[in-house]
Amino acid sequence: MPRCRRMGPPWWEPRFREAGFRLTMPRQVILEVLSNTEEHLSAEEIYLLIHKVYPNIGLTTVYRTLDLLVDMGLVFKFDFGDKRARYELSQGPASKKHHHHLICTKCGRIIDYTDFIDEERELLQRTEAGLSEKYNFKVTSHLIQFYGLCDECQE
Amino acid sequence: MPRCRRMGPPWWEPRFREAGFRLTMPRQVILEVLSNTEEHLSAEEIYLLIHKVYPNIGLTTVYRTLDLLVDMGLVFKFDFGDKRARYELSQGPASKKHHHHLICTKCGRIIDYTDFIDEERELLQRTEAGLSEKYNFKVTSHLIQFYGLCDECQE
DNA sequence: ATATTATTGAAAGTGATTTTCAATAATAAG
DNA sequence: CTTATTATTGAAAATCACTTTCAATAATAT
Repeated sequence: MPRCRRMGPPWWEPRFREAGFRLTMPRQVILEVLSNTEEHLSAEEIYLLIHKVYPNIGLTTVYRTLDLLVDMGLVFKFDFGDKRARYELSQGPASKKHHHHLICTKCGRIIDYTDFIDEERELLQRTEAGLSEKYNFKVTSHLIQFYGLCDECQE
Repeated sequence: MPRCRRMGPPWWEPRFREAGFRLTMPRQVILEVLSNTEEHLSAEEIYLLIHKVYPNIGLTTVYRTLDLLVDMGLVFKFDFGDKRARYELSQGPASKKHHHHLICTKCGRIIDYTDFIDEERELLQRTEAGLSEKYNFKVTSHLIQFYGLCDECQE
């Protein structure tokens, strides 16, 4: 059964209006790509995907747009240790919940997991509060990643 | 009062012997530098530090040595978001305990903290066990970092 | 001593990301 | 609606941390 796609304006539209940025075609296309993938795409991968349909959108624009989206908080930028940055929409269709990543150090596979997130969140909140008090450090975000061997890479 | 320095062979010596690598002067010098700093040095910073005393040790060797030390588990490699990798001895003088990092996104300052590590460790162990079971993923290491504004950067 | 293997450093190469800059598109002003 | 102003774009060139190459040197094994 095909997923129900809402027809209204996408959720990022007001964010652009508020911020005073122009929601141009390259920006929309890149947001749509991120919106429709389960993968952790790199700038070049995004470029190649859209290049088939929009051959006039340059790689430079992809990089610049991703930077902007990260600055706006619409996109998260990750480093999984393979030299290239990878990007994920920060919110989106219900399916995407807050998650962290398991990174296979052998094959590079990335597994999103949402399990244990609640306990994690609770600990993080306590930790952030404590750190804030002790170091007067205002935590705005955190990064948690596990490295190891995935199913298939264990011998 | 000057810190008491043990005179015996440094702790990494047996690790080299066991592994069958040669403990050459560049390697010793780099380990000593890492051993005597509280900072999170980059390869180039290490190179510049030792270059004053050992001008014949090249940057390439610094990179290669750091890679080796990371592989041997003697050194941790971090990415704090400023393009260059940064390195820390994985063990050392008692003062250095297992810690994580607070990263100021404005000035780049790195704060080591050891507080809350115990609760953290406990949660991590449970999480790792759970992930291992659910995804059959063998966790070998983890990364936790908090981003935000340090004391001085909060206006 | 001599052979074998590991380590080194200078120079050249790599590759993801940035910068430059002139052209174009979008909004604002008149 | 024009025209002025400003934002956005893309191609090409530049950057820069890091790697690779390769011949020379140093360390261990024979």
